[in-house]
Amino acid sequence: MSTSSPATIEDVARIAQVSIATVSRAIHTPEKVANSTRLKVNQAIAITGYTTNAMARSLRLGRSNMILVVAPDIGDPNFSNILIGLENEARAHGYGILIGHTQSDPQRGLEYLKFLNSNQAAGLILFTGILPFGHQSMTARLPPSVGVFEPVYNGGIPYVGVDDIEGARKAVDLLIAEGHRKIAFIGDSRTRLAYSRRRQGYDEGLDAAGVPAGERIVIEGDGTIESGRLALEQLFMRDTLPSAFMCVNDQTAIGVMIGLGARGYDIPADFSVTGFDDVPQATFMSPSLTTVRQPRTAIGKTSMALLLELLSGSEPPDAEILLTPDLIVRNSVTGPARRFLRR
Amino acid sequence: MSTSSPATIEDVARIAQVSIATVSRAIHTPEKVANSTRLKVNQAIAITGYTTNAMARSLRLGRSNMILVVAPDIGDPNFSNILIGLENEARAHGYGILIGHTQSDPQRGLEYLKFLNSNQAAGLILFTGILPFGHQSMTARLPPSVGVFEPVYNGGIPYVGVDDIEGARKAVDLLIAEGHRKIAFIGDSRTRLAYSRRRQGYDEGLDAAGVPAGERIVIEGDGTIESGRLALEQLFMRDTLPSAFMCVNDQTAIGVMIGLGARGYDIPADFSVTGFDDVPQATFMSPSLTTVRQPRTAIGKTSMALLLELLSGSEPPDAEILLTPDLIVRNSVTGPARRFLRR
DNA sequence: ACGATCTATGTAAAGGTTTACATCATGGGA
DNA sequence: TCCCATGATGTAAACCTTTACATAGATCGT
Repeated sequence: MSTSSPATIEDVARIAQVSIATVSRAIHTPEKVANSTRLKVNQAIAITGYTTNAMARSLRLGRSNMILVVAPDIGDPNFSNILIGLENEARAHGYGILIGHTQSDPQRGLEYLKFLNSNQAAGLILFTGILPFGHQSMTARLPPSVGVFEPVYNGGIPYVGVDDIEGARKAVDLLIAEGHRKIAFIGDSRTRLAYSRRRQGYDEGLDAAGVPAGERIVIEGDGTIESGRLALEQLFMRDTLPSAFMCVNDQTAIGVMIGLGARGYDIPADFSVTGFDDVPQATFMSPSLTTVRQPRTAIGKTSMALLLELLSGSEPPDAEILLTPDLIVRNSVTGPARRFLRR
Repeated sequence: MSTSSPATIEDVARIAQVSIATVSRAIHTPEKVANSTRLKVNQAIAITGYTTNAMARSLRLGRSNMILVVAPDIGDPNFSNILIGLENEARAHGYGILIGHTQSDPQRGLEYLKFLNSNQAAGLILFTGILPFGHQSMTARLPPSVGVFEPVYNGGIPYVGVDDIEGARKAVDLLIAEGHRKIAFIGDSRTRLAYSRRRQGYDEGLDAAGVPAGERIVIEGDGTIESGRLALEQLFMRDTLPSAFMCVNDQTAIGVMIGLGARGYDIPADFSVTGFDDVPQATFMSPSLTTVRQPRTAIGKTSMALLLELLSGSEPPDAEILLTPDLIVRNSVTGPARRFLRR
């Protein structure tokens, strides 16, 4: 009980008067053990306070009960909420999660690769779109892995993300429903998957509303606040103003709102704005931002569930699993200002 | 090289034509190995791509290279920034970090205790002020541990926090310097250590400025936004208004600002407000909040450094290590409104 | 009543590492 | 020249578990 070192399976076996093999079986495959024996073993376990030594178990089994989660930046609030989902799901299945962040430093990526090679993790969850292991990525022997948010550019790794098309569609549908016809899409880089998908949602929504392609306004940027402000300036220069701005993400939307504020316009009286992501500050801005929420906890839970499935031997069901995001209606959207109404 | 299973120490030994003992020594105690041999071993390691199997090593050594970090809520942005400091420091010393959150559920706490007992973690970092292990906490055999933010109420566990007195002093000194004399302290629970210390900083500052104790206003609450609003209402009812509100944390400050805004006052023209913590939204409010910043990354780094020291056998140098916080001056403070100036 | 089948349990090997102890060669001091 | 100290290396045990295989007793069908 109060020996200095923790009880081993042998202590249990001695007290229960059985062999260590039987103890192990009583724990992991109870149906293979006689009822009476199982009882004795359980009592002995209670007496000794025995817990299986995870190191020894992992060594014997050749795999650990840890999942490595690698993100570019663990300080990101997006990340921490997903972490909750990941952790809950992992814990529920007897796995622990180990976290790492690369800060985009390939050297650090390599350390994690060594980590994986030393069998310390049974699976891998990757937040970066690219394998953060430098030039070794190609030859790397990876454990079962899943990506989060973005597909991993190495092939064969399934990922869990959000249905960008559907999310964007919800935003544009709201704007249409409020009466907007002239809606600008402020994007980031055309090469990003999220861009093309959200843009697709935008186009589909306008198609459905019968807004001809010629009346659509699309601007590219880089997804930052500054880029949103710049896009706005461009539009003012061109003198082709929309009545609403649908932004590829919240950062861009914030930039647009700052720009409009600086020019003395009121949101939503003069212009409506929507974002995508639902970053924490979306609530605290004035006006608060109508945006599409990433179901972060659910993404975490789903990713981990998928990984655990992979670990238990099943084939990846699909290259991608997309969760449906909700539109969070706040105060940055109303009907179009009078000057935009059809004459 | 491209065998299906990772190389073991034996593979290296065979190629280097030495015994596995020598390989182990070449890695961990190179000075005990002849130069020529070490060279051969290193080459063999390079050829095989060998990495020590951490499971086997931990099993043999009786301790792992993982640190368990337990927080009540890993979604908390406060937490994620500290995590960066923790992770960097740990990684630099060959440790990985494992994270867990209790959600204040004692059952979950117990799981982590089992985890610790199964030798899966060499050390423990605790964010909660209390040991989250239910009634077993008393008898629990814990590995070397350190607390973060708050002392752990079990004794013997050192902690790393912030110098609350000093931080509060900086805030009150700014208000004094701006000309305020009538400064209210809006606190949370008197039982909290942070409360009493920040309050102490407040008192010391006013002492130094020669403001008599009779002219000080102190209100208690529970540290939430709502509590800040309520405190304000109380003051309006009493009709003993200060010219500035020094709040025990940012949440309270936000509540006060909301209340003042609702009553039509302008900050900082009519009243000045300060907070403590520097939560992310402090930047985005209008006006942005002048507050005392918790040096989060540094707290993480320091805690981990302390834990690693403990792990290497040294005695805890001190029961507490306090970091000095900085005052972040933003727009919620100016000189007192004219009606408060000395007549 | 006897062999075959089944069930419960034990024995021992294996997993990869570290390290106390043993061995052996080398070199220096007497 | 011999002995001993020193330094380099090897041998084997230990860490704790899981599980294939062996064993033994019980049950069943004929």
